[in-house]
Amino acid sequence: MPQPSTPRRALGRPPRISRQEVVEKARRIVDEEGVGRLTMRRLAAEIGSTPMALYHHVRDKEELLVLLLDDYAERTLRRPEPPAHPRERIVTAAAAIHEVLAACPWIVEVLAADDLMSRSALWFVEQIVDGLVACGLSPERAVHGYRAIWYYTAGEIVVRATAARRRADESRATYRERVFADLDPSELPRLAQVADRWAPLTAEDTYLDGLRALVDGLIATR
Amino acid sequence: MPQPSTPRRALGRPPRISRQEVVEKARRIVDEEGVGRLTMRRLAAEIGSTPMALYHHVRDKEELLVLLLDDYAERTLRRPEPPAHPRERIVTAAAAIHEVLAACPWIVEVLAADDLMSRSALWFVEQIVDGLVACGLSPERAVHGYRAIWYYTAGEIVVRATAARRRADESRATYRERVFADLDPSELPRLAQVADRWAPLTAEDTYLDGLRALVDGLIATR
DNA sequence: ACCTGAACACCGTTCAAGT
DNA sequence: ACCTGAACACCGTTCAAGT
Repeated sequence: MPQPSTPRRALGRPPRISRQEVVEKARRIVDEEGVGRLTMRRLAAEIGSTPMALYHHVRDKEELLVLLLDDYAERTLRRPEPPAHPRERIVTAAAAIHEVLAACPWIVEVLAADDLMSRSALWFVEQIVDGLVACGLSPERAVHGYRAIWYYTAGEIVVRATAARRRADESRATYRERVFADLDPSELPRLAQVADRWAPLTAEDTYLDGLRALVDGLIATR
Repeated sequence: MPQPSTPRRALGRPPRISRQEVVEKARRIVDEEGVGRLTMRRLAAEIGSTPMALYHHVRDKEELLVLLLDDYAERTLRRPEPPAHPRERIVTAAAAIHEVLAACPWIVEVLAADDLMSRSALWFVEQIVDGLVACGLSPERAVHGYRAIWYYTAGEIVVRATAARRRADESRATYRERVFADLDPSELPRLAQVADRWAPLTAEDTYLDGLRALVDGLIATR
């Protein structure tokens, strides 16, 4: 997936389309019409070529999506001035990744990515791992701590994005309401107590609160 | 999605297949061949009917998947004896949900579910919210705390399931390795330091550690 | 009310051939 | 080396008709 360091143009027919053009056009389709509209056939048509020509520049659709995420991260991730306090460095780096990812919901399809191993995201991972070490964790526990933060962040985005997609479909949104409507207060008293506030409460953006709690818990000496 | 409380059989042609049969056969296909093999056409063939007959019992494929998750949760979630200490009650309930979901990776396609609002999961949500209240949080903050735990849990499962899927494809697993191989130690010292231990470190199951850290952070009076 | 058949409007990818 | 055309083996869903 990383561009080969030597472009080494081999002999033979000169290429008419480039990997870069493929990614760029794919990005335009995704931005303008959503990731659901990105098909190899559609992309080929946009480029003015055939579906099979694409397979000379990306190995398959999954690689195309990963390239798209790399490209997006590279263009939008901006490194913040790292705060002096390591705890804040961790929070700031995680929040920066979260902000960028949350702004592009199509990401969910790719997020699957083991650890968001985009080159451009590595600096943020470094900030988090280093911040945890500076807080007294061993390098091993710091890596585990980074993973926990990544789980929390990826989960927030996946859950939120899907909830938003569901909400768009009016007829489906009522399921939760029905379940909450006939809750048995003697069996589930707490849920009954908050039942009518559930929707607004879960609509609030509490990513940062949860992140701070998690980071606090991770660095607390136990 | 909940069965109507009155079955009220209307007049007309008697049904040859039931919603329950549809879900059961779908479950068998998923268990034996994976969620990727579950198609409306395949399912209809298994039942000995036509694809369109299914649409009389489920509104579309997405509803079928949600029904499948409900069914799975109902059959496998077993309520643990709640520990006396509220902190442990939270951890135990979350771990129980996590254990069940982690054991069925196909869930990822559905996990999207806003809050896992399966009826059978509500008891676990109650345990978590109630435990947080018992630890001194307001009901509102307790709901937010539950959400954070759910983000963390869902994220862990999604990330792990996708990583496993990728690992199955040998040729793709090398990307991370390549990125780590030519890491610049002066720019990313911490990552360079743990680079060769990254794979085993991230393969470890640290769900419980992260969960405990998150819960600690959530209930810490600040 | 429930089910069927045929069709619509698509997919990603392989294969064999052309330049 | 790069691109094309045709085909393979599928999808989910709608529509009109049958019982």
